[in-house]
Amino acid sequence: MTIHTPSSIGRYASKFIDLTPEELTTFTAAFKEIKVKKRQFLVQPNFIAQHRYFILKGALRAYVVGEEGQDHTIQLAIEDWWISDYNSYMFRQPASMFVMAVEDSHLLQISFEDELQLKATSYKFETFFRILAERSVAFMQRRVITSLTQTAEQRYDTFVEKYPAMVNRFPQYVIASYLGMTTEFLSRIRNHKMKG
Amino acid sequence: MTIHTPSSIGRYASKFIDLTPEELTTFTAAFKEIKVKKRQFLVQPNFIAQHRYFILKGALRAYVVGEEGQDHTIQLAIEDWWISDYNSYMFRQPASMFVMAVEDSHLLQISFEDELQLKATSYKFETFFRILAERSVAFMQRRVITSLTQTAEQRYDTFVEKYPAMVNRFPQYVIASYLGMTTEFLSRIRNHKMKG
DNA sequence: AAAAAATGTTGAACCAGTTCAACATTACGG
DNA sequence: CCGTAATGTTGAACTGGTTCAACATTTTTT
Repeated sequence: MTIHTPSSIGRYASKFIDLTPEELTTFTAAFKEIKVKKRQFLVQPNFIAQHRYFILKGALRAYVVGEEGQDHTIQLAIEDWWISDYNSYMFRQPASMFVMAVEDSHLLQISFEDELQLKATSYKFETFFRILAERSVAFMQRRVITSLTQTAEQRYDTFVEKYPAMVNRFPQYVIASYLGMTTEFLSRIRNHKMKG
Repeated sequence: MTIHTPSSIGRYASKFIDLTPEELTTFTAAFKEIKVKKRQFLVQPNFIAQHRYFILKGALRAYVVGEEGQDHTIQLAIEDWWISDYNSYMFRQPASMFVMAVEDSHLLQISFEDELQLKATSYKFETFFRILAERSVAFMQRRVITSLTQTAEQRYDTFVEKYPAMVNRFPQYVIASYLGMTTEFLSRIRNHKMKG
């Protein structure tokens, strides 16, 4: 028995909008539960991202591969976060990212069409997705600010402070590529700290 | 007579949502026309940003001031763009940015309360602001990607290519701080190009 | 039209972070 | 529990971009 499927996303949505029991049912019905194995891909470059994903359990990353073949992590996600290539998903463009499971994960997915449907069904659902987008804007703005204003070590410290739950869920090289530095340099930052 | 006040923002909104003449009137009525002089501030750190601004004519920038007193430009805006400290405006938090006019400018402002009102009035307005936020997400995601994957020179080239209209509207040091490099280095990039 | 303020340029020293290569450790499937 | 793949560490040379300082040019103000 899956205890949390309806309640988890329902509880999440209820943080932002007030739903009647019927609305709650309609809302949760739009999502499909899926399980993915570690290293499985959900989105790949040049294909259109068909879904956005809500993480019930697990960890995922979105990344682009640069000219010289190095990964650049654009987004990290664990429980209660959303992930996709949003430019691809929202504007029906070919994706530029991979979205990959970093752990075996348990997700809820919603398709672009079902999301449209939901938004057409009720005002409140439209509001919900507006709020999601606004929160993303605020989040990314913070990321732009830290990337412009902080050194590599400060960015790492900020990351540990703001997202302590993520630090132990992702390999070092993923965190390094998220923070815009090399694995080697992050290794040095960390070992440097242990001495003092 | 101000020819473009209602039509400009109305034309803009009509790109995304279909409005009846009455809705159009309600929508445009929520905005107030203002003029600002070069170097005038619209948002300042520690105060809550009360408005978001649509640029009818002019150029503005949003920036944070780092520990050592250097500017870091977070956003640039010319005609048909929006600007504010969105984290402050949307979530009623103290701003971390300055928003300043770079030219004498002609703007439409909407207050947080009037925007709420508008969103409560009609579904379509809710949709409009959702789309605005989604476009911001896609825009900022592109910025994060270029900042992680490109060198200083490539970032400048990309900027010139994507936003040619902005290049001549902002002083060099503003563009440099937007692209995450020093004025001196951007000067060298530009002069290097003129020979090479 | 002169003075002042803002913006842009150049050289030379410097440094935060990268690169490359070799090795160490941990995790994991069979 | 062994072997292999994935992840992490360390040193040493290197480089893309910064810093600082002095000067040049453009724009704005009076």
